[in-house]
This record gives sequence, structure tokens and C-alpha cells, in this order.
Amino acid sequence: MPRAGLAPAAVIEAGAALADEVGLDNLTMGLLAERVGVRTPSLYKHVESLGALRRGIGMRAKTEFAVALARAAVGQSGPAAVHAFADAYRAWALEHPGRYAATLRAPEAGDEEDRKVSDESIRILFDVLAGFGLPEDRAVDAARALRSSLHGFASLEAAGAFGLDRDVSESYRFLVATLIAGFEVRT
Amino acid sequence: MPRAGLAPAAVIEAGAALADEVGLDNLTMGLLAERVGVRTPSLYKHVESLGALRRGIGMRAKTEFAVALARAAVGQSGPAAVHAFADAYRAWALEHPGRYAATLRAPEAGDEEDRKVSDESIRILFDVLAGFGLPEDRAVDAARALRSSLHGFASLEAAGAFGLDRDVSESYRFLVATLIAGFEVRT
DNA sequence: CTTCCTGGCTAATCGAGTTAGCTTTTAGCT
DNA sequence: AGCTAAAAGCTAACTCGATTAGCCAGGAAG
Repeated sequence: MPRAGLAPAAVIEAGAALADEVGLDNLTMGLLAERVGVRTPSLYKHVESLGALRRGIGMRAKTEFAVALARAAVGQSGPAAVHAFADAYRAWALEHPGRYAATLRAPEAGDEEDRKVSDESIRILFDVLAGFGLPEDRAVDAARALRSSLHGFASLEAAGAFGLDRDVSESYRFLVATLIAGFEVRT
Repeated sequence: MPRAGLAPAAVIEAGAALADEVGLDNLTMGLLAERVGVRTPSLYKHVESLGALRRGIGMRAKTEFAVALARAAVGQSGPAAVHAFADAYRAWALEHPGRYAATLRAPEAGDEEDRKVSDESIRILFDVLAGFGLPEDRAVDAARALRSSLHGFASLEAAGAFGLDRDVSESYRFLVATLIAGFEVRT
């Protein structure tokens, strides 16, 4: 029988794509096996377990996400940087729902490699906020506020929670602008 | 054999409590059966399926949540009402992680009963914002902003995502105060 | 006292994850 | 070109959780 030519990285990539299509929770070894053209048990030659697959997707997703965010904010500062960051955040989350969900999985205790990629996005977030010259504690407050708000918005939107017909992008802009105003006033 | 004296409502309640302890995703029919002192298949005399159990927990949770929110905000208006609402939101979500997760499950299409209880909290949210006299569209923006932010904050906090040692309650207060400022300015 | 519904039980099925053990490809060497 | 061993597939089989089928006892209604 001809080899499928798989590599662990290819399996993770296919898993990420599949998770975007069917949802991270509905990602199954059988489904992924079918997708890559192999019988289920054969997948175990490339990933240790379903848990390991999820972790792999998560780490890959965190990295891709951080790159997208960094790319969006580069070369800008202050409010413009925050808006760019926020827009990239929402767009990426909506385009890659499965990956985004994987992004939210906290690293297992002691998983340094995972922690490292998880911190990437946070670092970018702090960099974006650096231009506001906030004092230490306030910068942490601001980072938490922005992160919470963007995450909450994107995840509620993805869940279809915004039923009213008011334009969602307008609401998002309002939210981000409001937070920015808070960052500027409360130096 | 002595009857366990179960009723569907008691099973749902026990399920909700168990979900708070082990997490909604780890709630299993076997675990719940053990908790209520019965063999697994016997549960099916009270709930149709695991999905139905989750739905039941979700509806019960949505109702309890709405009551807690309403109770917190009653008799107050403007910024004080928002702070009270926000504090109750966070406290409830952290105290009842399993129920809170159940709260986030969107109703199935056509499930009117579920939609109704789901709308309760939203209505309270709009009531809380009513005092700001915002124009129609802006009120929707504000509601979405507040809801997103509170949900995002609570769910990230519950996931242990706030590692830095800055006091989390302070950050929360900052977030809420910032949003309120935005509601007041942008009339 | 008899009936019949109810709620509990055991046995059995099904699907998803995972393991064991066999076989075939194919890279790397001679 | 031929040989060898690791790699990558496969089938069979096991475990666990959800669910169904069918049996049985308790106790309420008459």
C-alpha cells in the first residue's frame, strides 16, 4: 500500500484546519484520520494521543495568532496600534474558530514550551500598550482589560450571541475606542 | 431495594452542583449516577440524555444567574448599578464555574423555552444601562461591550489566565470604570 | 388483596480512543 | 543490485462512557 507521506507537522496542520471546520470539540481521531487518508490507529504513529494533538494544535495556533497580531500592529503606536491589534484579533478569531479555541487552552503545569508560546501574544499586547506610558500596575490593568474585552467579544460573536441587528463592527469599534479613552485619561 | 426518591429536578440540581466541582466538560452520567446513589442506566428514567441534562443545567443556571444579577442591581442606577451588576456577575461566575459554563450554551434553534431564560440576563443588562440615556444604537453597543468584557474577564480569570501578581479585583474595577466612563461621555 | 405504574437493576450495544502485533515500504548501506 | 531495519500502514481487540432493552420489586390506587 502506498505511503500517505505524513509527518507529525502535517497531521497537526490538518487537525487545525479540521478543527476550524467542525469545531475543536468535535475534532475526532477518526475524522482526522479520514481527512488525511489513513486508518485511525495509524495516526498514533504521528501523535501520541488526542490530548497531544490538541496541545499541538494549540501551540501552532498560538504561534500563528501571535504572528498575525504582531504583523497588524507593527509600525504603529498609541490608539492606532490598539485598533489595529484589536481588529486583527477579532478577524483572526472569527476566521479560525477551531484554532482560536485551541489558543485558549492553558498550558499544563510545567509545560514550559507551551507557556513560552502562550506568552507571545501577551508580550505583543504589552508592547502595543507601551505607547500610553502607563505606570506599572495600570499597564497590567489595561492589558487585562483589553484582553478580556477582545476575547469576550470574539467568543460571544463566534457563538452567535449578538442577535440584534445593530452592526457588530460598530459595536466593536465602540468598545475598543472606549477602552483606549480609558487608557489615555488614567495615566 | 429502597427507592432513592429522585425527581428530574433533583437530578438536574445534583448535576449542576457536580458540574461546579468537576467542570461541565467532565460531567459524566456515571459520575452523576454515583453522586445521586444510583446505577448509571437508572438516570435515564429522569433525564433523556446527557445532552438533555446539560440543557437542563443550562436553563436552571441561566435562571439563577439572572436572579443573582437582578438582586445585585435592584434599587441602584447609573454607575453604581453597573458596578453592582459587574461585581455580581464576576462573583457568581467564579463561584459556579460549571453552571456558568452551562450558561454560555446558546439555545438550539427553535428552543423557545431556552431562548426565553437566555434573554433574561440580557434584559437586566439593558435595564442597568437604561439610566445612561443612551440612544438606541449606542445602548446596544454599550450592552455588547459590557457583556463581552465581563464575560471575557470572568472566563479568563476562571481559566487562571491572569498570572501577574497585580490584584485582580483592581483590574476588574478599572475595566468596569473605564466602560462606564465611555457610557457617560458618548451620549 | 390485587393491579399497574414507576424507578431501579443487569446485560448488552455502539462509538471513540487506544494498544498490540503483523506487514510492507523505503532510506541507507554494501 | 541486493540487504536490513526503522518507519508507517493495517487489522484485531480492549476500555470506557453513553445509551437501550428487558426484567423485577415497591408501593399507590382501587
